[in-house]
Amino acid sequence: MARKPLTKPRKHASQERSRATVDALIEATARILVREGFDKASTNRIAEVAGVSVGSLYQYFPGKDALVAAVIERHHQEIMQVVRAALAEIASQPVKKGVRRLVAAAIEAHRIDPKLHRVLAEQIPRTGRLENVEAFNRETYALFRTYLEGHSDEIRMVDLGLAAFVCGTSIEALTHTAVLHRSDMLSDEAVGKLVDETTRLVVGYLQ
Amino acid sequence: MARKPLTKPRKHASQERSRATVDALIEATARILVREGFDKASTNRIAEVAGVSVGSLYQYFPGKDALVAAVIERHHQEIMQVVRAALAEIASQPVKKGVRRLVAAAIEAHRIDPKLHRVLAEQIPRTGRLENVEAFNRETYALFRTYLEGHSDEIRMVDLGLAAFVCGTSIEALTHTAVLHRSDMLSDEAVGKLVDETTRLVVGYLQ
DNA sequence: GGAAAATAAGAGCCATCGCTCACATTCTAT
DNA sequence: ATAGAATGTGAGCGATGGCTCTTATTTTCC
Repeated sequence: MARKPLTKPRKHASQERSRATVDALIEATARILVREGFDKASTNRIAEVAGVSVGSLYQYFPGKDALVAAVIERHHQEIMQVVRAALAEIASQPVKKGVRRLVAAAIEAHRIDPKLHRVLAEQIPRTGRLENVEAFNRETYALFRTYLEGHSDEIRMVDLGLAAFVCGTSIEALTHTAVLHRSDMLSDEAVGKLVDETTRLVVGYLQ
Repeated sequence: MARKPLTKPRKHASQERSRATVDALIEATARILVREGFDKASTNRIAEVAGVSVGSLYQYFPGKDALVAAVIERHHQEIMQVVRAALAEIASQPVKKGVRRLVAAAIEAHRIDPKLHRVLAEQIPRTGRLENVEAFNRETYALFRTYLEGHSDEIRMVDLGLAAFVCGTSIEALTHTAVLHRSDMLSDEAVGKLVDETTRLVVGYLQ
């Protein structure tokens, strides 16, 4: 069988020009998702907004899904940076203070790009190659569990995996819902209240 | 202007035959969503699976969205029946017992048709006419808040709206995630543990 | 300077999808 | 029995979308 050098290289960029093209495509995808919604994000439109041709698009991405996946990946990296930083910071802090800081970080993370976060959560079908959204949550759980292990003397529970699941899921759900669906909870005062309540919920549960 | 009797009547069914058609269409939509996923649910395919022609489909539904909306509606009615029953039952029970019963009901509700629930949660773009998924949650919150108001003497908090938000969001997130993404938590034993923990989380927070 | 590799362009193929419409069949009521 | 309403049929139109392929331009390297 002969090779297919023409269609195959749909992969890496090496020159600077092409890296710019790749960036423009990802950025355009994100913009369209936010401004026009998922079903307007056709490959033709993405290329158009990126100021690039469809042909170029398919040089670097095997299809539409890959573009969306790249946007998700980028967004999750940003979020995880905030979360990891917070977890590192609280490693040696007592539970009450640590959880409080973590809740604040969760809100901060959701505020990085709420509109994009919302589209990703509500409009992207989690199917096929896009179902690894959970994998990202697993990392958070694992990290938080490690934190709990280092503070097991402050905690009444035995099953720290379960504890991490309960706390992690609650914190994520509360901050996610508040930031994305309750604009009435976004004043500084209301956010403070939310942090208070969530912290109380979690700390009360752990101790 | 002349009337357009041909295209207009796309609405109600009166004979029994047509009611069967409508049911078959909704049922077919649900089946396809579960077995093949959202993007396979084209109007042609739905009609085919329902054993009906596309033309008939458009006699009763203005479009694909309406079909999906009907499936969502039916599913939510089933869920709300369980939730409302539980809330009615606990109305005069103390918080600890009541919350426990409510958590069990939430799990029960998610178990009615987990596969469909998952598809609805993960694959249906919440856009346009389909964004009223939240309205359904609001009812639960309102009902739960009413319960809390009747037991305010057992509760430390002042802002019962906020309390209902925190508790409702947590219960929903925990039961949803456990049933749909943690098959390891579905043994009788694990479910019991989950109910215990969720109840403790919420009751500890309220009191 | 020039060949070859890398990158970009974009017209257009092909498949699919939502939906219509002209027509066929069945039901209801007189 | 039969008119007319209700219901059912399905080929196919128009639009759109994903993606390919040929051709053009730019960059690299000698």
